[in-house]
Amino acid sequence: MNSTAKSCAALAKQLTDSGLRPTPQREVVFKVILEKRDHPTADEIYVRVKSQMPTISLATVYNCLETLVHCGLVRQVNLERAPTRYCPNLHEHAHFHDDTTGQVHDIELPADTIKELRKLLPIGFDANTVELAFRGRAASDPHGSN
Amino acid sequence: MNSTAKSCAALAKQLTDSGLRPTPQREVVFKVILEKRDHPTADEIYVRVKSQMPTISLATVYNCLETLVHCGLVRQVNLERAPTRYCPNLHEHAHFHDDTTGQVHDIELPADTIKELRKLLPIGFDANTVELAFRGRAASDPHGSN
DNA sequence: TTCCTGTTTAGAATTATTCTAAATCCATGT
DNA sequence: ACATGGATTTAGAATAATTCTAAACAGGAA
Ligand SMILES: [Mn+2]
Ligand SMILES: [Mn+2]
Ligand SMILES: [Zn+2]
Ligand SMILES: [Zn+2]
Repeated sequence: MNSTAKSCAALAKQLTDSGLRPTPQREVVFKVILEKRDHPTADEIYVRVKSQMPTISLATVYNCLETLVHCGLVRQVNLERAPTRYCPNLHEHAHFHDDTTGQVHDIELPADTIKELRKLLPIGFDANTVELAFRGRAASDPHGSN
Repeated sequence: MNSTAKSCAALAKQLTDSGLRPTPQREVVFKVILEKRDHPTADEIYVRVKSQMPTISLATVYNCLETLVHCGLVRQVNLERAPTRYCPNLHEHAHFHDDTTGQVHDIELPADTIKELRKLLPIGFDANTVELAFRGRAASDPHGSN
């Protein structure tokens, strides 16, 4: 009944609802993303997945990631021109990219932050996505937020 | 005494102050970025620059852009995984990426917006960059903001 | 002029990602 | 059970933005 178990169960339903199959590859990729929420890259996910499913290919990891993103189960995080990272946190949140360590931290936002930011748009602009990213240095262990 | 003339004059000073030379290539790349503030990519800049300086190379355009960014004369704008764009607007501002047209619009922000966003960071986080980007659709001519 | 260093240039290299086409899987209909 | 067809996986090739390399070039100082 931890977040991983619950969300893994949700995976099959979500995929089936989208007319897609809950394949072992999709399940293991999703599980790996839930297990260590450190915003891994496709390559990092590939390495982690291979330890459980040594025959999986990198192309399949990319395919699975695209599927999970399209189903809304995983968020895609692009910072600068670095390799794309993947995030299972579906709450509205920002990202903090630590220059020094390269780590990416989730920054939880007050409930109305994104709504307020949308209001800054001039009339005629309609945003379906708002992305907020910080870059700088984080204290060595900023009270456990990865 | 328009913004282009003023900033072009500033270029030589800014470069010299950084111990760099105000070369013709750097000047024409900067001029092109000021002339049409539509957040062009390196390739688009290359094409525009070649019409004035046909012998310039793409590598030089990249080199000049890196120099201009490092001197703080131009902002680098990364949206999704699209090619990097370049922006001469040095005010604090956000970007709106129009899915339909591919255009990028500047969104001017109230004076304290970025400061307020910084306050959302937990203690221990110190951001030297805050990036805010919207994606969606803009009205065909949102009162002239490119 | 000669020297020194920064700059430009063409082309090769890198690398994240996407594409291609062939195998494999699997739900469904017979 | 078996056959069929579409979805999925896979290896490897291809793509494309950017960076790197190494050789020419430029221009100020000695
Ligand atoms: Mn997509
Ligand atoms: Mn840089
Ligand atoms: Zn996240
Ligand atoms: Zn801008």
